[in-house]
Amino acid sequence: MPATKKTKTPENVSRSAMRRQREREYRCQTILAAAESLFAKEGYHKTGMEKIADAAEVSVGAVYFYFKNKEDLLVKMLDDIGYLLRRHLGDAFEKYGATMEGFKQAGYAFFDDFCVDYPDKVAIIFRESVGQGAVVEEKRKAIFDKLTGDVASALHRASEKQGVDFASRFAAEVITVSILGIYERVAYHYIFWKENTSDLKEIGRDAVAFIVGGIQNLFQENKTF
Amino acid sequence: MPATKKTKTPENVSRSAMRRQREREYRCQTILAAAESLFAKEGYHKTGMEKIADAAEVSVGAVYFYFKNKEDLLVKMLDDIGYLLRRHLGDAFEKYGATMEGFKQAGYAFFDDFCVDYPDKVAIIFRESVGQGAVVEEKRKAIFDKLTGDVASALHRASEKQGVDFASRFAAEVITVSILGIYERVAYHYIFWKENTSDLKEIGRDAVAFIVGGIQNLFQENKTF
Amino acid sequence: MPATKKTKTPENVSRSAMRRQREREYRCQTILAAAESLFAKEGYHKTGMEKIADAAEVSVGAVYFYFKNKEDLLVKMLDDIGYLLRRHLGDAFEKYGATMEGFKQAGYAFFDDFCVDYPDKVAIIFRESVGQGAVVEEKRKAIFDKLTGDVASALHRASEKQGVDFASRFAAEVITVSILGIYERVAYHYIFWKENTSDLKEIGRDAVAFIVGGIQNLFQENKTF
Amino acid sequence: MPATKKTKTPENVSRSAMRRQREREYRCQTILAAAESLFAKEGYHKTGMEKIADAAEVSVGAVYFYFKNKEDLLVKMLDDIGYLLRRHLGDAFEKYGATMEGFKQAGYAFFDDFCVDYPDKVAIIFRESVGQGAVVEEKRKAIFDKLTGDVASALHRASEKQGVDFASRFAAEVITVSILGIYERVAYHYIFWKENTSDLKEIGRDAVAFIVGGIQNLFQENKTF
DNA sequence: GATGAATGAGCGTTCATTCAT
DNA sequence: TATGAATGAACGCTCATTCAT
Repeated sequence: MPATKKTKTPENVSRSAMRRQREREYRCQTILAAAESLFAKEGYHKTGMEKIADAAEVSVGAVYFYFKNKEDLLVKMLDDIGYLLRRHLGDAFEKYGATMEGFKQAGYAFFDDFCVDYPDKVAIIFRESVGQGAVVEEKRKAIFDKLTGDVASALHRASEKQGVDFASRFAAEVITVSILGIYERVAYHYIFWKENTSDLKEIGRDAVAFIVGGIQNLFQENKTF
Repeated sequence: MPATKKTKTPENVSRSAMRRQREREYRCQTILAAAESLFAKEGYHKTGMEKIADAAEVSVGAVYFYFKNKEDLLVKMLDDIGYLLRRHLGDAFEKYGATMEGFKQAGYAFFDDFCVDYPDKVAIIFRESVGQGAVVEEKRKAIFDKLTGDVASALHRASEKQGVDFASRFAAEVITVSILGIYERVAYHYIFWKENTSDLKEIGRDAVAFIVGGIQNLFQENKTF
Repeated sequence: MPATKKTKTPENVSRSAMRRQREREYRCQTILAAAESLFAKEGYHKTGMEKIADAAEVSVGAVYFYFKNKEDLLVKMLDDIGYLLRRHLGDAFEKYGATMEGFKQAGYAFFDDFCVDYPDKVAIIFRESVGQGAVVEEKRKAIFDKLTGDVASALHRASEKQGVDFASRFAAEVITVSILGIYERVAYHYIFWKENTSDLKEIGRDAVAFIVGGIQNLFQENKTF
Repeated sequence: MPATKKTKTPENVSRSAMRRQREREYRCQTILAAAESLFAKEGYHKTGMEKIADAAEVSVGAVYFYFKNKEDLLVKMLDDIGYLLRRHLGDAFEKYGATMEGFKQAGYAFFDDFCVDYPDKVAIIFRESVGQGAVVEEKRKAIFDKLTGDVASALHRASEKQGVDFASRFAAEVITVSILGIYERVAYHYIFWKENTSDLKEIGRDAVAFIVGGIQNLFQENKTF
């Protein structure tokens, strides 16, 4: 039984389809990586689409084949970054539970791992994506909402475990927002302004200590006890 | 004795010069105010120079007479904002000294007064001036440096007064940076994302409590005692 | 009473204002003329804005200062052409009244004067502006509506004068539309396809004779008599 | 006797070849129909090749296999339309001879049948193919030439039959061009601008009456008789 | 000082066309 | 034959900046 040229066994179909899919995603990631690096280094506005295409070694048209427009590039980038960031923090809470140790480990994961491994991503989320119009802002808000949601959830579980209440109705939310504010500005300050990445581990320890103190100060003895 | 065209008595000179000066500064402020409002509302990039000129009721050329370029407009704006912000925080410390109460009052001044009175300025410094090229970033850095300097100074005086040391060599700086990070993100979160300015006072109380807890956690008994 | 530099007499104001206005309109017309010629010669789509600017000896920005966009250029052009065409036809009716002679003279005015003097305008209205999107089509429709309105008005007056009725409820409108259809295709045929402008006068005579016969065939004895 | 892969009996060849041919033409027509509909609805320039491929349920490449380029699509479309239109008019003359009745019936065939059955084709030939470059214009000219040729031929035969001459050397041609001009603009006016297809039959009667009057006015008693 | 028309480099985006598979 | 991802030239348009008046 000779195999003709036209015969398409399921294996062939899935093979080529899979290869297509793989190449497709690879291209996407290549373009996204090129754009991320350029946005971080040169700035979102000063980076032209042609430069991105060149850096990714594709044509301008290819970039537009995979991404609706320049803004979409940034949004998709934020998607990835948001996911990565969430996983970093989430992993810490999973390993150490919703305890004060979990909060510490989450902070270490951010400063020791995320900031050190992905300074470009830090630049994108804390610098280049700021003030870039409604769509990007929406995505930024969504990412921060998810992050604050995660932290708030851990916070509530921690408070239950410790048998404490929050000092006020906004306390839990303010804590989560404050934590993210500290992450953001401390990272920004030392990575972009002081360019002192080598001490980031030590600095992270202090920031985390600050956070822990902050949290505890908004916990209060459970009155119902 | 008829006054010739060329005759300029000292009185005349100073009079007209002063008037000139006054008008000059008034124009500057008018343009700056128009630009601030537009940048905050429409975004830095989406606001054209013509729109600014229109809003300030001057010509485009006039804007360029008073400001080198669009970037300069933003830089001068940041100058004013930085000065105002410093005064708000500085006043609190002056009134209440470099004590924990001073830190609290500084926070209240920020949330209760600055954020409520100048939401546009908050938008400029925390949103529109972010990621806008080297010159603006330099100015932003300078402002944050001055603010961290002020807070750090108060922090050191407070630590001396209380007879405590900082937990580590970076502790003082990390505290100041963290405080500003909290200010920034909490303000941003509630003003721009939740659009909840009415509860900002209550929220500010929680944020300040978080800060106080954070500071105290990085103070430690003075070993030299 | 020496006139100071700043003194602005009404004459001064009106002088400079008038000069501005004149220059403004002159520029407008220059650009419009350049665009008309290029659109007619090279085609609307094959003519880039830069080429238009070059031909008008202004910058691209200047074109956009006077016209919203490329489409607007075409629309304004049609405005002028529509006005000119109406005046040509209208003048004939004014001179010769709403008689059959008026219809003849209107036809002669179109073929002998308009087509010969403004072949580019013929190209614009009958070729380049066709099938160019909703806005342009709207303008085309408006022009044709006005022209048909003029002709229909003359037609009704002529029918009253002659004491005749129209053969049917659509007759008057169909006549006007048919007349314009003849103008259009005859002009197009001989100017662009046969490139025979020299015989246009003679051709126009025949077209007008055709029109006269057509009109009379849709007039019928007034039954109310 | 097993059939080898290579063996091609004449029957096989013709069978498969015919099937191929049929499928080929079917595909062509499908693509052409999709393009026609889209060009008519969205406009020639606003319709991308991908949209046409999608609508025809083939790939972009397939469109380019059957048609040289986008322009070719329009040209082939005009071929079909021209043929169809010629047949409509030609049938009327065949049935009723080169008499005045033939001219009437040709007009009715156009307004009652062609315009009502193929409004998209009317849009293509009178709107979308106008001003689209040299090649398309050439084809348009060819179609109109054939149509005017047909009508002129009938006209000459009719004049001979009636024993009349034409009023001038251009008269016959001007009549044919005028007739087509009336067809075009009346159809355009009522289909696209008034969107009044329901009264088209009645309108067609008037237009035809106009044409008849026009023709007769350019006929004159044969002097040689 | 003040004006605002003019500049033109540069941008993001489109889309007809090609070609490796 | 058929596919559809990839190409890249070309386009319309913006807007910060300048300068003659």
